[in-house]
Formats: sequence, C-alpha cells, structure tokens
Amino acid sequence: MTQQPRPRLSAEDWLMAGFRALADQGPSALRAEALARNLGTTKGSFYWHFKDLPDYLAKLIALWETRAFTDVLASLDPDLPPRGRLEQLCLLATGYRDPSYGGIALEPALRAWALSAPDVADALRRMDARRLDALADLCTQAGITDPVAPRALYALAIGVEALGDDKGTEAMRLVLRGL
Amino acid sequence: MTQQPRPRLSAEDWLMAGFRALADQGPSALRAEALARNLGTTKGSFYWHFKDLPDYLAKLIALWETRAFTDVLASLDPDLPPRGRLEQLCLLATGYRDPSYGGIALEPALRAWALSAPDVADALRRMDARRLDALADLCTQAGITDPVAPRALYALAIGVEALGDDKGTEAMRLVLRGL
DNA sequence: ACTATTCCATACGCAACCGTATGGAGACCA
DNA sequence: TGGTCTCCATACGGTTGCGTATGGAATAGT
Repeated sequence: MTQQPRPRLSAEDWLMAGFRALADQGPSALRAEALARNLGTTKGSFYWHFKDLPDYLAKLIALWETRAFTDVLASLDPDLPPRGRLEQLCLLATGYRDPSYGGIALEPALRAWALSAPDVADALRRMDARRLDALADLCTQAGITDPVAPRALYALAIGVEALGDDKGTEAMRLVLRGL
Repeated sequence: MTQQPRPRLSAEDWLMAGFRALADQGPSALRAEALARNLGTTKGSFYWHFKDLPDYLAKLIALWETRAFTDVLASLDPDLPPRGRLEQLCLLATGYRDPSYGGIALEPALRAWALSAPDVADALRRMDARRLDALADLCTQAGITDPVAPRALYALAIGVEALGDDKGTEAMRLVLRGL
C-alpha cells in the first residue's frame, strides 16, 4: 500500500511486520521473502538483521512474551474495585490490542501457531500460567473462592476471542455474576 | 508407524489421513507429497483420487461439516434430564473424538486453520451457528433464560479445549451452576 | 486367457523459498 | 576527499512442493 521513499529498517520493524503478517495471514506468512515484499524491501535486509528464520521467529516470540503480560497488567485501572478489575482483566487478557503491536489481535493467531510450533507452545504455556496466577489473585481479592474459577474465566475469555463474539462482554459478565 | 503390505487406498483413506495430519502437525501438513509419505504411497494415488489440492481440501472440510454436528447430537444420552444433556453437549461440542476421525482432537487445529483459510472459516461459522441453535434449545429446556447463556457456554467449551485444560469438566460445571 | 478398468510409481518442468556471497549506495567521520 | 561502517540489492545453488504425463501392476469382467 505505502511505498515511501526509502527508510532504513530496524530489527523491530521486521518484528512488527511479523506480528501483522501472523495476525493477517497466519504462521505461513512468516517467511523472509514474503515479509520483505510487505516492507517494500528485499531479504538482504532480513538476513542482515537476523541470522536465519529460526532466529527471527525466536525473537518474535520473545518480544511478545516480554510485552503481552506486563502491558496488560499495567493498563488495569487501580481505582476499580477488585471485581471491576477482574472483569477488565478478563476482557483484556486475550483481546490485547496495544499500539505496540499495531493494534491487531495477536492471540488467536498465536494460539493457532502454537499448535504446530513447540517453541510457541512453550511460550504460550508460560504466559497462560502467569495470567492464571494473576487471575487467581484477583479472584481471591474479589471473594471468589472456587479454585477452578480462574481457569473458567480464562477459558471463557479465550473462547470469546476465538469465536469473535461481539457479545463477549455480556457473556463474561453473565458468568461473573454466577460466581 | 504402520507400513502394511500394500492395500489399495480410497478417497476416504486420504481424507482420514488428512484429518490426522491436520490435528498432529497443522494445516501446513496438508500437502500431497507429505500425506503420501504418511500413507506409504506416492502422490500418483493422490492425484488420481483428487483433481488437485483445493479439491482435496474442499472435500476434507465438507466431510467434517457433514459429520461433526450430527454425530455429536446423536451421541447424546436421551435419558438424561435437560441439564445433564446440556452439560454433556458442552463437553462434546468441541472435544469430539469419534473413531470416525481416528480418535483425535480436530477442533483446535481446524479453528486454527480457519484463521488463514476463508473456506474453512465459512464452514466453521456455519457449524458454530448450528451448535449455538442446539445449545439454545437445550438451555430453554433446562430453564436457562438468559439469551447470552448459550454463547457463554460455547465460548467456554472452546476455551477449555484450546487451553487443553484437564479441569475442563469442573470449570463447565461451575459455570452451569451459576446460570 | 484376453481385455478393460482401476489404481499407483516415476519422471518432468515449474515455481517458491532458504541461506550465502558479493557488491554497491548512503551515512558518518576525520 | 578518502575511508569506514551500516544497511540493502542481486544473483546463485539447493531444496521442496505442485500438477501433469505416461507407463506399469493389479484387479475385474467375459
């Protein structure tokens, strides 16, 4: 779409393009030459910034893993009551669309990618564990004692995102009401 | 794993191998030569049974779409009370492992595939709509009136399956209790 | 047994992609 | 201005997969 004069690219430019390609076309779009076309350059740049494709993919996963958790937690409104923060976290947990990723929905594509990439599956498992911990904390603060409640809420959030359900907020509130 | 003497293959053999490859290695494993290797044959057979790869993939989707819904409904125990059938359906809806698919978990892989294949996305949307209708029926029979309850239950089932949560049954029951 | 049909093996040309090698364009410095 | 360093373009060989063509093996029909 945009073929600007000739900006030099950084490694992060390539990574951001990777996130976008992943969200738009799936893991098979994470290839040096295809990404280069999207960026209006050639793979010469790619192989200067990254050793090879596995190196690039590892850095892509690492960048997601270091950002997607803390950025979500930081965006929580500390003035809300625990139950309000809980609801907010549930909706953010998988619907994260921070501008640092170009405002796109990464999670479903990443979870899909994880099914065929063990490294991604590992990162996703770590992320799930951290989020479940945070959810468990908030649940206890909100007076929800059932030990499976965090898992239920998290699974619901994942399902809502996977379904692309526009009634996701209401479904989340309905379930929260029953806890 | 199994390299039997030399049985002739049918189109369905290829389709079943496709389901298995999809569940095991993702959509990128749905290729003529890779499937042929798994079946201990060559792509000569593939291109005899199918015109080309799109033809094969379309038949794969069609077969799933015609089976995955009715087979699940037929497996419901009619002697259970509505709420029991509801719970059973929720757990079956996305965890379908009928031997006709080789006892594998297709849904997560298929939903992942749908993110990068519009045809699959269409089939999945149709399937979701049919399942949501059935869920809504069961909900009314069970005296659950909230209109978003079916979507909440379905999203929860999808999330549980995506998470690979071994506590899925308990999470489902916890939410059902609150409805 | 002869023929026809069904099914598969093999070989080919084509295209896409990987990773490397090498040179060139620009910036930056002295 | 000359040199150096950063970043990218291009060309190359190798691999993998697609779809076709063609012949052969196995099976069924008569």
